Amino acid sequence: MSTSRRIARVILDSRLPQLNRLFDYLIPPGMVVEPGIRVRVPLRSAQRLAEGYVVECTEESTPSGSLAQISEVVSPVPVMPPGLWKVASQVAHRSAGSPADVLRLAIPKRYVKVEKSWWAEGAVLDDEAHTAPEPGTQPLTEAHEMVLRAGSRTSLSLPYGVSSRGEQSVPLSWDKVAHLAADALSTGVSVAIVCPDWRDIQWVRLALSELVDDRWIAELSGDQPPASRYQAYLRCLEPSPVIVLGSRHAVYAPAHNLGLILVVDDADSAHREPLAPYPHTRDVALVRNSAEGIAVCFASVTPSLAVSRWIDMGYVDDVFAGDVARPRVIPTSLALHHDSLASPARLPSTVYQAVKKALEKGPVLIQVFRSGYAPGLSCSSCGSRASCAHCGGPLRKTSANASPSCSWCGVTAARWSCPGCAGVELKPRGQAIGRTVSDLGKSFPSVPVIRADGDNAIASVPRTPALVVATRGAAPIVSGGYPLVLLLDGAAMLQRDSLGALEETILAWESAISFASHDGVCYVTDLEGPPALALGAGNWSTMVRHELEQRADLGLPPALRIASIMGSSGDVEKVRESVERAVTQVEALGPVSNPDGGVVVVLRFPYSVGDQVVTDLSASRQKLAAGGPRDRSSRLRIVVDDALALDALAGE
DNA sequence: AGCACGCCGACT
DNA sequence: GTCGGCGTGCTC
Repeated sequence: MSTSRRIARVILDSRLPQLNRLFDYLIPPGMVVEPGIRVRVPLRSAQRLAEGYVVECTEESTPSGSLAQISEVVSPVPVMPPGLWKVASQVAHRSAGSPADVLRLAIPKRYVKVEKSWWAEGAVLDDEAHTAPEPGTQPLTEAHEMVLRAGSRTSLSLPYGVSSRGEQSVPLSWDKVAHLAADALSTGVSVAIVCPDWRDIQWVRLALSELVDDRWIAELSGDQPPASRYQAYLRCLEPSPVIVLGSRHAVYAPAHNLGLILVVDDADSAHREPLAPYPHTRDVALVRNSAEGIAVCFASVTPSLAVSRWIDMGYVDDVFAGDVARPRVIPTSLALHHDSLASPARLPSTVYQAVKKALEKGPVLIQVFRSGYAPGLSCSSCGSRASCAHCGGPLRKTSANASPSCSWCGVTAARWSCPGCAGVELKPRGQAIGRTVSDLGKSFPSVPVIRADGDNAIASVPRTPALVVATRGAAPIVSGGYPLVLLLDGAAMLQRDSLGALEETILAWESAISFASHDGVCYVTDLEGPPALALGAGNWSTMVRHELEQRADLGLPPALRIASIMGSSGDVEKVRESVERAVTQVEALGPVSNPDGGVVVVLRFPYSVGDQVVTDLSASRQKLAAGGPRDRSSRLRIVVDDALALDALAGE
């Protein structure tokens, strides 16, 4: 009898910060345990069982102390391979959160039926004779070679325009993404394509289906049925290359020989994970870049603020990918100064005529921003801003005939009267999108109006005359692209009081422009100055640099790092005190009270002390959690490096 | 989270 | 004298 015993180090699948460390368990003789598998283990005197993943197995030759035994192997599939553990712990550390929380984002819910049939089909993980796709016959382009270089970080510009394949049309940018992925696959590596939302995924899928057989594709998106999601995850674990196509969770995919992570439109807010510990796709990709040497490529029509900064710093290489033919973009204020606004739709008559002419060729896209961004109401006699009598929030009208209501608390102000002049009439402030659109509809009575927004999603429209009114990010495509795109009310979006305003607006505009045909034209109303020039020229680098310099001057991210702490004021204060005591170069902003009853404090600190700050944040959160049970509403939330967290402080 | 251990008030 | 309150503290 040998005295040595086999030990498994296990990370528990628990939301409790106190339990987020490794626990040692004995592996009972005869039990087959390997790193990555899910096990059930006793916790606290065998009274209850917890589940977790085996991080590593060790042999202990000199037994010391008594250890509990693993109760059961939940599944023999190593769903958390060592690489994923490394990534999860680094991402957790960076975001002052728990590895178990990150693993919950990365590993889909187990689906027993799917797993059993997959296992039975002989998807043996150590199969030596694994297959690989046909190697490509064409040499890689220089750009693709740069993007695929091991360990590289690149930025790739995607083209404008839409292919002309009828129902099968896709934006050319997704065509390009698909080609890059197929090229990578042909060199024998796996690729993860991480898209902001399902529309992008569908388009890439469509473009990919013409290049690559289905068995090389695994779709891993958030709103997919759990069975197929788990199926796709299991496909990633097979020892053959695969193109993983999905939403932000796909960035963790433990694919075989992963050679490239392609982050599409990293400026899109959908890349910010809404669940703890709130990591951003961009940051996860870079963790994998440094931990696993995987090439990362940020692909979008225009680089984001973060990527622009990295290019300037030399941290990311800007890859020149050839032609960037952009449709003509005309800010009406620059080109049409002396135009009359007397056209039936309150548009410059040149634009009105252009719409009329374009409608002969096909549909016209009109992009509007969300109704919440629409200008509010003001008193028609004295012009002062109309605000809610209950909470002081701005009043707005959801439709032309609706009573005004508060956009913060939702209370309807049926009998509003102005506190200043006692007037009772309200008028819209600035340009009213709804009115412009309905006027446009009236001006072209024979043309159907198609509405596309979040609730009413439309993927594509036929190439027939129509006014397609879409909120940002919801525009349908049309084969060959729109002959005309109208971008309304840009200034309102750009001048929003948010650190995301510039980036989100650029993304919304450039995406809409990329839906136009190459010989099409885009008009932008209500926009002047540098943004109008930049939009007209299709060159945002001056504005983006200026924004970055301004933020550096003001000490705002990304020049500095931030962490926001939300929760009950007592808890938040304790955490703030602890961090301020531990790290001197931390400045606390706030506290500001939250709509949900708690408070927010934002810590601001230089990159050089980032590691100390997140270490202390984790430590003080653990100390707090050990203090006893707390109700779910006042649970502490720590979000690291989300610039939008500063919006909560604005106006205070 | 659970569930222990632990040190002060009213009951057979 | 004991039963039990739930205030800290730990979980391999």
